[in-house]
Amino acid sequence: MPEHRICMHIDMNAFFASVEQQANPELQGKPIAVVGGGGRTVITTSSYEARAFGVKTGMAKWEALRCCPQLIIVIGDNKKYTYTSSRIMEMMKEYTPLIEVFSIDEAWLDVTHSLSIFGTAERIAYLLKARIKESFGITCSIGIAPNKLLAKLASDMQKPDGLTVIKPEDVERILERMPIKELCGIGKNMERHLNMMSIYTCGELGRCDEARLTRKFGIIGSRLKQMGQGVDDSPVTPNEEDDEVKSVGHSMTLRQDVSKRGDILKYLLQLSEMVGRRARRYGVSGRTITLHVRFADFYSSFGKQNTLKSHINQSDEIYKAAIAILDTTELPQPVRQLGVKLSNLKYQAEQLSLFQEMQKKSDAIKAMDSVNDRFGEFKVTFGSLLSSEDKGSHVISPAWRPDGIRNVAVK
DNA sequence: TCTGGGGTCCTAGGACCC
DNA sequence: TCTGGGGTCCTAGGACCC
Repeated sequence: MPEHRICMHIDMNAFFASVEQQANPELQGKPIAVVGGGGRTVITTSSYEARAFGVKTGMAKWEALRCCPQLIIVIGDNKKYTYTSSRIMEMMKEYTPLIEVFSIDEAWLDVTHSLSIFGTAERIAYLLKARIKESFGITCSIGIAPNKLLAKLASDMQKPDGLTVIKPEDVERILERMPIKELCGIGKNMERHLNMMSIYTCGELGRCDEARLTRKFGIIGSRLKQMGQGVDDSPVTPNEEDDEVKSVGHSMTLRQDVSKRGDILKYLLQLSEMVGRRARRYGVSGRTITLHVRFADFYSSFGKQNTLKSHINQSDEIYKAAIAILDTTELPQPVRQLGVKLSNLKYQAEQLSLFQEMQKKSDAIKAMDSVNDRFGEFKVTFGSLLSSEDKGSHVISPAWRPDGIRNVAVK
């Protein structure tokens, strides 16, 4: 039995793009980029061939095409990614039950107690890489380390198709010159603040006076110092156990900025339906509705929320609540993006409606939901319809978990 | 033809109650 | 007719992740 934990972090390389290349041999070896539908969209993932031209995640589509005119644009397909991800995660479960799915293409494994069966962590990593490559044609980068923080750092050190091991005795040397922003949890802003304190590397962060960090950052100051030292006691927590979603929301960037109330309401209705339907599928209802508006200048926006007396999850109630918030607001500019979110959630057992008409309404909604489940989103609505080009982007996000409650793929 | 969409957690300040 | 403190709930906004 080793005297420290052995954690593994697995990160699929260019996941969505790899899945697409695997599904369509004509795309193999070529620069491709996966995007959402809709007009104003950005690159979600690109193949390594495309990255060689400077194509990056988050770039506007036109910008990516400027970098790489022969770039092949593929509209993302959730179902493919969700399916592939689930099967890969199942494969990982053969090596340990301790798996924490972090996103659709990333997971941590605690293999401390698997070594008596499989030998070494490196061997598990090689087996998994080979099997994932063989079954799905996808490469991954794996990091092995004494904790989750370092395993994630390690998996980032060699891409694509890498395997990096950080042994306890190597931690100090590796962190000494490692830029702080490489640590998961230190983003752009934290980096900027730490840089202002003349802290650039993990080594410097780990040696920093804790009181100085606490004065500046409050409670997370001591956590930051630990991160700089590569200390992380957080366990690998399998997701199913306590994975209750806290909010359900959808947003969309409109194809064109809009000012007319009627236009805004159409989008709000659609968003409310998307939120309501997903909430009902999860069996949750919520008391707090948030309306999010981003204006034409991109930089100004607001989120306004309202908490109701009772929990709701029916689309028209969500819609009404969203309108009520909208009506408390002056819109100083045309609207670029709208979002509707339901939070303050309650998980409900299937309950009988108390009144006949409530029952009818609820049955009608179930019927619509089942038609939508079979034939795709937005075929059946009870309100004004948007033109088909206006359905917004087909939502795809690597942050979705394949099996978890965050999976919004159409079944 | 600029700049997506899905989440989580944290904090500060105000309302309200005892 | 001036002044407490603790607790809970709520809102707005920001940082972080993929």
